[in-house]
Amino acid sequence: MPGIDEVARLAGVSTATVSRALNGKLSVSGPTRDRVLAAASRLGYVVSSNASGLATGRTKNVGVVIPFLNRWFYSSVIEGAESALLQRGYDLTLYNLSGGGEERRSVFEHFLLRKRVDAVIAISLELTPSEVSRMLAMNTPIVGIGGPLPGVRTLSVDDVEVARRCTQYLIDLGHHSIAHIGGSQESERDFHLPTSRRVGYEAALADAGIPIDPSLFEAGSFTIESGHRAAMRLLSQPHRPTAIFAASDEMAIGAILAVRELGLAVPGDVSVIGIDDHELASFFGLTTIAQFPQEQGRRAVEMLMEELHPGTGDTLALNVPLPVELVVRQSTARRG
Amino acid sequence: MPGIDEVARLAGVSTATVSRALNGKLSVSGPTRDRVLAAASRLGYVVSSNASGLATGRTKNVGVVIPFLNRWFYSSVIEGAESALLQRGYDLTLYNLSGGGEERRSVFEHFLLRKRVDAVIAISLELTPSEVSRMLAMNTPIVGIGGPLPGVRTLSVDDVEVARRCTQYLIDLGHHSIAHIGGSQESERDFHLPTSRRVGYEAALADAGIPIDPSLFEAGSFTIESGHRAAMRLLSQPHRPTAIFAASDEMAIGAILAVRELGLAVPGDVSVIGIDDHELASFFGLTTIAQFPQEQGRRAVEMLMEELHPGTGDTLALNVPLPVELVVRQSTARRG
DNA sequence: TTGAAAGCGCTAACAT
DNA sequence: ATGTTAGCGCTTTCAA
Repeated sequence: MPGIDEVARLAGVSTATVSRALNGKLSVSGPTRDRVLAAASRLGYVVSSNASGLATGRTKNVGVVIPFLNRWFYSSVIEGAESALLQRGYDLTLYNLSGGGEERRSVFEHFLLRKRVDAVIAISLELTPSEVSRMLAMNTPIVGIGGPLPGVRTLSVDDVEVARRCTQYLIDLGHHSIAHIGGSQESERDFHLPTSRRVGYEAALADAGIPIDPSLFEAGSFTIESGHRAAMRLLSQPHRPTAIFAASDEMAIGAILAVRELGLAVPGDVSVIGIDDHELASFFGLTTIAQFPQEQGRRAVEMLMEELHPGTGDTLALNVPLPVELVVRQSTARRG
Repeated sequence: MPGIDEVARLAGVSTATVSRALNGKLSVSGPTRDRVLAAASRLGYVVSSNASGLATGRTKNVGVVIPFLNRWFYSSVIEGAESALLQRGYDLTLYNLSGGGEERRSVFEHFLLRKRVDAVIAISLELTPSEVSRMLAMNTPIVGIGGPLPGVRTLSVDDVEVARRCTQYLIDLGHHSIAHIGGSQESERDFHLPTSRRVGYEAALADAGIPIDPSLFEAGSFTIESGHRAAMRLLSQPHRPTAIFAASDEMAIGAILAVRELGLAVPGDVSVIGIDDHELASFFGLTTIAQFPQEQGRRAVEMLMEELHPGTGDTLALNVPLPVELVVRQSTARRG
């Protein structure tokens, strides 16, 4: 592992010039820069991030904090963020909080404070004021996905609106008896997202003058299995609904499987709609509202970069709305 | 952000003593240590990883390199590794190679060389000799999952044996006409794993004196969808197999769905077995051979730690076999 | 057991 | 445009 001084020697310049040339500073003449670059690549020189970080206060590393790793949505966001970061020469350091409270504390009170990261992306995490202020005190920019979060720039879909559109779509197809599979209390840690979706669902019904029937709601935990169980309960009621709106595609897929298992047809007997555009959605012909998680990761990185490398006249938007898109497939149909 | 000197001042000792106390060195008296610890925690002091890393050459950070993120197996391994690392005060920096060749080059020629990581875990990656020697030249220990890899300590299941056991299990149930859904050429990047599994399958058949019928093999790409497609082809042959062995649970689940779609029953008409014990396996009642990916991640971390912090008389095993376990559920039955 | 001081490998003023 | 030099915040000899 050659150091900067070996490069300097080989190129016949000072280490300062090497540093300047390698960091693309302007004040280096063409020929000098070329000699330095050639020397560096000949020696296979790579800057030590510790030394460089210590000198500049910048690590070229971004921390990503997530509540779960093992779910399509989260790993997709990370995938998007990772490739955007790599492209810009940044590393991604992962902090998975699924372990529980103790883990979360140590991440925020130790790991994120040791100056290993220049910035933090927090996904679907309701940061506490103290967590936020700790980061801001260190001058570590944060971007949240799935906000809003007081004092933090966020990127988020309007969950109430998305749920309303799903429900409205079913209403427009002539359905009146529309069930909803939402989240339970404990899944609330993701930003009251289940609640928002339920609110949107109820708002659409209310707007259409359809009474809200509590027996048409079931809680799940955002898995195929829980969606299946919830749908089984909904469909074995005396008056079974003609449509189901699930708060996630995985639950919607569970519902589709339940419908089939009962010898009924989708969408002939029951229409099903979800949210996400999960990788399995097209396989199951699921109508859904897509929310492009990879893109969300990419955009979070862009927001961070604006803040880390201020350009001319960027305005740092505070809470950026995320695009969604209704994807109609074969799981929904006009009420028979 | 207080520095070490503030802690030293508050505790009334030198920075050297603070460093020693905080790093658990023996040569610090009880009372002194207590005063230092108290001062540090009162100030909320956290060591700067850059400064510490520069001084020691150790970063307390491990790089994890994976070919995909968005698959149950990989994110499970990472989850296991992450929590094991966090527990030991290590960060995990993620390098996802799914982007393609260019990305891979930059990871090995730039990112991993800038001394940001103390060690590397490579998952299902056939490292080239040059990639390996680069790491070893920097004195960066590597552990591979899914080996063997020349010159690298690895952790791996015996894929041939696993496939043989799956097939044998079906044979023991009286099946003769056993189809196999394996991998295609391009999925070969994961260590010829598809090939190994096919070899095990054929070996079991040969041992039982069952002729190998090429029309009973179909290639998939380790997704539910591809398993479904492959099974559809297998089951629409004039002589349909009575059992299917899929090289992954996701493909096995696709197969189960295909069987049902054709109006047949699992396991009544067709038995299905997979490999993995995917989170959906129990929901689909899938018989499978479990391979505990989280555990694999945890053990890779343990191997690295042995190497990073050599204890007394550890012998560093070179290629460690990984345990697997047959999990019998409802997708397999004696031939009717 | 503790302190003083010399680095670790870079970058950024400040000179020239 | 380039070189000199003083840190960045720790750890670790070496001395006491």
